[in-house]
Amino acid sequence: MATRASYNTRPLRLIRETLADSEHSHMTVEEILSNLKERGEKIGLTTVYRNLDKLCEQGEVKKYRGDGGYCFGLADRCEHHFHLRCESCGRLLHIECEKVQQLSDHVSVHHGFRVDNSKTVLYGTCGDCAK
Amino acid sequence: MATRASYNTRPLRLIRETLADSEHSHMTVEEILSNLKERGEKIGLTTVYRNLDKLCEQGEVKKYRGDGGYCFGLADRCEHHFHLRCESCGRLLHIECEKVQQLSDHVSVHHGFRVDNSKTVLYGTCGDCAK
DNA sequence: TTGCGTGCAAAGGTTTTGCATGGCA
DNA sequence: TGCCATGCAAAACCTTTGCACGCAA
Repeated sequence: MATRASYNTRPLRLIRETLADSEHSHMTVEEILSNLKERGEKIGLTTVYRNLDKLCEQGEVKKYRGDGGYCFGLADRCEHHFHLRCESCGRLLHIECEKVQQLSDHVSVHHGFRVDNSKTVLYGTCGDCAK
Repeated sequence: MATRASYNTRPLRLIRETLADSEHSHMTVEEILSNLKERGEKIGLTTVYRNLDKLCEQGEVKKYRGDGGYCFGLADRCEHHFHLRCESCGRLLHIECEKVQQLSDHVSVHHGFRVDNSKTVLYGTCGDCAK
């Protein structure tokens, strides 16, 4: 099984750049497109999806479920933590905390379920919105 | 702000029954419909969505994100635990464990984020699929 | 030159909306 | 009887697929 050839194209570079530059480190396809548009770059919707798929297969990018769509982010930013999604403001926050890993380990050992930290999202209400 | 009137209709009763009878306690809209069909009952797709929305607003039902769609389940079954979704077989499992509550409490106290246990789903691989 | 990548248009699947009719209280 | 609920059809969304053309190596 030979590795398939792969080209370093303009859209691929732009998508990587956009994800790397993003503040919140997770973006919807729509956000990626409008971000590029602001910079005067234009690429097709289909191309974005296909490049993101490819990056996901390679493990460079992670795909998350959001409300009515997916979010994408660079995988290396999210190896060892969970994400928190605030249901009030919709933001996706990161939490780096050894307790999280402890829970993963516990679930793995005692419940026979291997948790993928980087894909898991805790839902709730963030501090700002709780006020 | 007066409470809006609400009727106890056949579709509403059927949907509640179906969710209450379901083994896995979470169903997609499609599953609800085919389940009813097997019992010889027929209600419209739109009606299912609208009743589920209403039940969610009242807090009687919880809505979960799944791949390419939503799952619904009775809220009172899921007050105090997380869910695990196996990405291999797609099943939604329950986990009742004090460690989970401990993590929620920790995140709430130390990270200022109030976790909604019943809406949160941990992603990973279940024991059966890991073999 | 080769064959992967692109982008448009169209298809697919799920959820929502509009509107006339039906049914609960 | 007065509203709310229903269900069909159509629209709205997000994502995927088909296909001819473009471009990286």
